Amino acid sequence: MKNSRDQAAAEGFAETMASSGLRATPQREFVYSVLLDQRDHPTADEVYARVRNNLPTISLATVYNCLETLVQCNLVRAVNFERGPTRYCPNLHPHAHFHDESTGATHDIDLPPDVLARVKSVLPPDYDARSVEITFHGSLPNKASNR
Amino acid sequence: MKNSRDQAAAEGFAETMASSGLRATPQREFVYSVLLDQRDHPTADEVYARVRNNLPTISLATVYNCLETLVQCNLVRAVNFERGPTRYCPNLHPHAHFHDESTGATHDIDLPPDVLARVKSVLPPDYDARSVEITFHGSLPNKASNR
DNA sequence: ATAGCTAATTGGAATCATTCCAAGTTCCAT
DNA sequence: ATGGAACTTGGAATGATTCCAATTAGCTAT
Repeated sequence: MKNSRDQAAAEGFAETMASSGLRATPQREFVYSVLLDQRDHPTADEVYARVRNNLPTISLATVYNCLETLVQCNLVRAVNFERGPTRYCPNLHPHAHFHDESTGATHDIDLPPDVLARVKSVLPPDYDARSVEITFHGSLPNKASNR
Repeated sequence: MKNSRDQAAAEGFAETMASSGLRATPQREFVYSVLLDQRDHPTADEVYARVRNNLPTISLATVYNCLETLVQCNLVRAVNFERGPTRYCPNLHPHAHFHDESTGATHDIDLPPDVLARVKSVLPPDYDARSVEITFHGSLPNKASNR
């Protein structure tokens, strides 16, 4: 854990697990800390590779299980682009994703409440939306104007 | 083809294909007409089942090929929810999708230009978005007040 | 019409992410 | 300590999609 934000998140971890009747196992903790450490929306495979630095014997199945658990507990969000592998994101603020098609990188875009409200306003009144997903596809000019 | 809208779409079909240097094969035509006929966002498997009523010998691989071709030609859009099978949609107007989690049904939600503009406005100025995807997940009250 | 060429279709094998399963391990509560 | 539930593990199974090599169909120029 690197900074105070992650520290706080990590401290809450055991309690969050407990409050769902779940155990704060080493596997779950490392998977979570890997996500907090490097917020580049890794896939399950990438998480697997990173966690093995600390837990060399963890299995891929367990990584999937842990990620699923973290999603259930609302500690991380699962993100999908087309049919690519699911990516994981510990950013819990309302945000959109920008998928850079030239690099494959994913960037979080903060969503102001008024924009979110405006988007939800397009729904007919009886449509009950539990969540909205907003994804941009495009590219970032490769700092061409970098002088 | 059932109505004038589809008729118009169908008439343009051969030309659209030709202008991309592609052939308007029976397989492609039937796949396209199946999508126009019943706009319920079918999966490739569902399209396969429907097309076989008219072309009993078509293969699933061809259905995939045709769908891909239609997407390339901008005649249909591919739609994904989480990691479920890709669904196909002949609605070319800017619209969002509402995914009803109780029934599995998908509904198109028209997106007024100002909402689209407002959403795009959350991007930093150097982010070049080629497309935006907006997806709602929720449910519709089962016409409880249907008297 | 016809030969030749390229595009398109086909069935089946292969791929890839993910889930399932059955067996072993860990952790707590008695 | 012990029994049981929660977890983890490796490997098999699944499901959607893509790949591939072998036909087949559709133009184009003769």
